[in-house]
Amino acid sequence: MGKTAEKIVEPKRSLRPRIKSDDVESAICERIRAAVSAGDLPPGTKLPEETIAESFATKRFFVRAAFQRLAFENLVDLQKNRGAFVAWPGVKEARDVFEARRAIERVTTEIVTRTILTYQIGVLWRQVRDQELNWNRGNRKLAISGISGFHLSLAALAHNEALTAALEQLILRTSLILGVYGTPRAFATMPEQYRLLMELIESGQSLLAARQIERCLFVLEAELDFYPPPRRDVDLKRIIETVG
Amino acid sequence: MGKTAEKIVEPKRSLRPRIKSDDVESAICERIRAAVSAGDLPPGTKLPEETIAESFATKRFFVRAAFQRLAFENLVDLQKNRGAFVAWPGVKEARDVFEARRAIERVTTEIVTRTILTYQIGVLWRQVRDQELNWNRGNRKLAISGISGFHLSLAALAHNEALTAALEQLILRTSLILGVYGTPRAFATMPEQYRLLMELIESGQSLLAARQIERCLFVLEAELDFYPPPRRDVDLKRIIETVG
DNA sequence: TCATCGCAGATTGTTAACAATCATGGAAAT
DNA sequence: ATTTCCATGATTGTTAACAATCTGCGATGA
Repeated sequence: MGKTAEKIVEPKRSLRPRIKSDDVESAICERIRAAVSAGDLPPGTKLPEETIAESFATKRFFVRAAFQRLAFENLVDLQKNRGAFVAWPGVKEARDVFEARRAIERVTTEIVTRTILTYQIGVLWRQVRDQELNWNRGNRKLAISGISGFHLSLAALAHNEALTAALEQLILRTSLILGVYGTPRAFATMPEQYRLLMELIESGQSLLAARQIERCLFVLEAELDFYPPPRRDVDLKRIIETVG
Repeated sequence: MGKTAEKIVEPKRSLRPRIKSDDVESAICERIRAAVSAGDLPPGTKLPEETIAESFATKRFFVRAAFQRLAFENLVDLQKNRGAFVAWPGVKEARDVFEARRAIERVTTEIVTRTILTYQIGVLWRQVRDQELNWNRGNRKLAISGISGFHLSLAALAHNEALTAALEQLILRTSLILGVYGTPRAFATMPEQYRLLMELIESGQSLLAARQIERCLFVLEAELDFYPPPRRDVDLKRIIETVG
């Protein structure tokens, strides 16, 4: 039984990351995630392997690996023999994502409200106010991706990697959903909602804060328009190669 | 701008799966997931590409793709130039996973309790009783993976793909956690807990049912032993090639 | 005896060539 | 004018060979 018995190795976990990082593959993923988050990559956009490979001065091999990761995250639609496309979430998927976000953020917000430190409250407040400014100045894409950043920062304070990782994916999918079904008016009453949320967190009312972040998500979902107009083409190369 | 402008394609979503399926890659993933769920693949086991490739009569190419998926699900630890290993969850990760499961299953259970149909209650009851039988007959591995199946069946009735997918991964990670830190006594009082859960679901008490499934998870987590003895070697080929 | 070094052998990482499939555009027919 | 069909180019899927790295073992020396 020489070849078939596999040894247990000692867990050198602390030294190496679970997935190899600091490589081109991750860079591609990050770039595409950023573009999705910013609303620059509309759902349905085709992502040709060769184009992306040239943009990163690398080979198709690594682009394919990146696409697979993004497909796991439901950001990219891999179609056999046809290639990779930015995912186009359906109505049911949109509702599922919002419901899942409420389930997770409710919990993280409750935890965070009970454990947050004073200086961290300041950081969150600044994020909220910055996005309000961005919005009022007409910089709407920036404001939207900024709010995603706020949700992520908030959740990260719960110090639970499983919840944070799941939420990160859901937030990116939300960006796609907003790209398809979002309306300008969806954000009209949001600043008020977020300020209220921050006040509840600041005063330590964890249950009310949990309810309030649910409310934020409810309000956003309620303003979606499920009969959106068709969308225009996109200059993929410019988007991918533009340094943020 | 002939080459750089990418077209938006119409969403043929309903026809094709988001990731190509019915292929060797998925088969490999399923097989390894099943082995992990059954507790047959202890954390730390090395998974050589060539060995798996031979078992499935395929090439390394597809095995690597499968490993990437499993790494994404935190079931496999990909180490550069060293290969793939069954993931070895740490203590913090274990606690995070349980907390995340409570957050998700609390919600799904509440939804299910309000929407479940009569015949579906029967199916769940049978699952609970079957695992109780398995346990009492000494078929413990089967009982444990059966309970995982129960949690999954229950959550699936909430009809939320985002939550179900996230939970599926968390449940598999729980199998790994039990493999490392699990103790025999962890399941002593479980049958009683699950019967109580089913009674609450049956009587439509959604809030209490939600609390009860949290309790199930609390009880399980509380009985973990974070100073486990070292574990023995494993015959990988036998496990992978054995038809369940 | 023990530790260190270095050399195969084994395993994984990467590449480029080839095969398979699809998309585009034009010719022919109705 | 419209539709159908086919050829051709473009894109993706797969393979096998090669390069890089690690692991284990034995030789060497203290």
